[in-house]
Amino acid sequence: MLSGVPRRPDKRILAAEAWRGLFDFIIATADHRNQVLAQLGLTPNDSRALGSLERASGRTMSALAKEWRCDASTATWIVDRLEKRGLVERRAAPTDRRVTLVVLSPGGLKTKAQLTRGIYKAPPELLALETGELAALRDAVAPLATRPESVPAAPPQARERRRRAAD
Amino acid sequence: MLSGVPRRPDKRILAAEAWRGLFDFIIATADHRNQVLAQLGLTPNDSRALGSLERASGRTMSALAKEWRCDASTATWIVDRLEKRGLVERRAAPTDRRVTLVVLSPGGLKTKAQLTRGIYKAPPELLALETGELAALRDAVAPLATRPESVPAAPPQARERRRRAAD
DNA sequence: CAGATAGTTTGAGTATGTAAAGTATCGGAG
DNA sequence: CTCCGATACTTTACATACTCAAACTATCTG
Repeated sequence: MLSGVPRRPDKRILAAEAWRGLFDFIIATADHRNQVLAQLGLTPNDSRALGSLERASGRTMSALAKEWRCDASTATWIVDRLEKRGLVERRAAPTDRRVTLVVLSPGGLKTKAQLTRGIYKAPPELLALETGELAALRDAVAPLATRPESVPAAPPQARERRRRAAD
Repeated sequence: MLSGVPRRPDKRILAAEAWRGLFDFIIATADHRNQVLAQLGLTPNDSRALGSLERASGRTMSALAKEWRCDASTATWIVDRLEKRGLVERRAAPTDRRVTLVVLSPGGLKTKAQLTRGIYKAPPELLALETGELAALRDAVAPLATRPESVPAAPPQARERRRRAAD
């Protein structure tokens, strides 16, 4: 009596249902995230970049390009932009004079902190929940934990050269 | 002994913790969402637009511009693009010849269905959870439910004219 | 007819991306 | 030590996706 029915199908359905709810919430709160960026005058790209950088230890251009999965020249462009705004500094690497190390400037550190603070501030949709619901949500979300690094606020845009989707 | 400590602070902390987990998950799964778009050759904008349109009933340009919170000329541009790709059609409104009604083309309907299917498919991160965890997550997410409408996959980019964030 | 309305066109700017060529530097072979 | 190919980064040229503002066209309504 107790079984014979495999669990697999249930799991997929559960995942789909959970995802559906999460996805809708992601969409619903997108404005909140964008506002934080807009208030700081940052683009999604800037945000991602700040997340990869620190004040103390520098990262090489090539490391950044790899992390951002973009061309080296694009990384140059991104860092140029941040540098012009005074958020980052380029430094010569002591060991290899070809290498450029990028670090946050004092202002960049401050901006990154503001970004982190703003982004991790719960959106109003969440505050509308009951305390008990919030606790349940927090616990349910915990096992999803992944890389604790970085503060990127939006991923690189979905790009792909022209493709007919409409047949 | 039992109290004096108000509940409010707890709630805010709970919300922050829950949000932190959700936010990290949103970032972690961004690739999944972008891939769906890339496979269909759609931009985030396209996706949002398809979500607002149907095959049967048309929507006016102005209604779309309002929903997308963009300029009327921008709406024209967006619809132009979709029309060139054969995903939507413009129709004359019967009552007012100034008005244009936009509907999905048959191909657009198909693409929208593919988009919906792809986007509501749970990302691998979720499938890694235990069945019990998934059930808890689904239930915890349920009270967040908002507007059941639309399939937008990514919100308009955070834009704002130059602002110094670094002082 | 005189506005008001719905949409489009035009012009301009930002953000983002690739590709290819150029520059400086390094590390090893002779 | 010198020359040579690899490396790290930048520059230049170009393309796409968005976006707004202002001017323009067609149409409606009083």
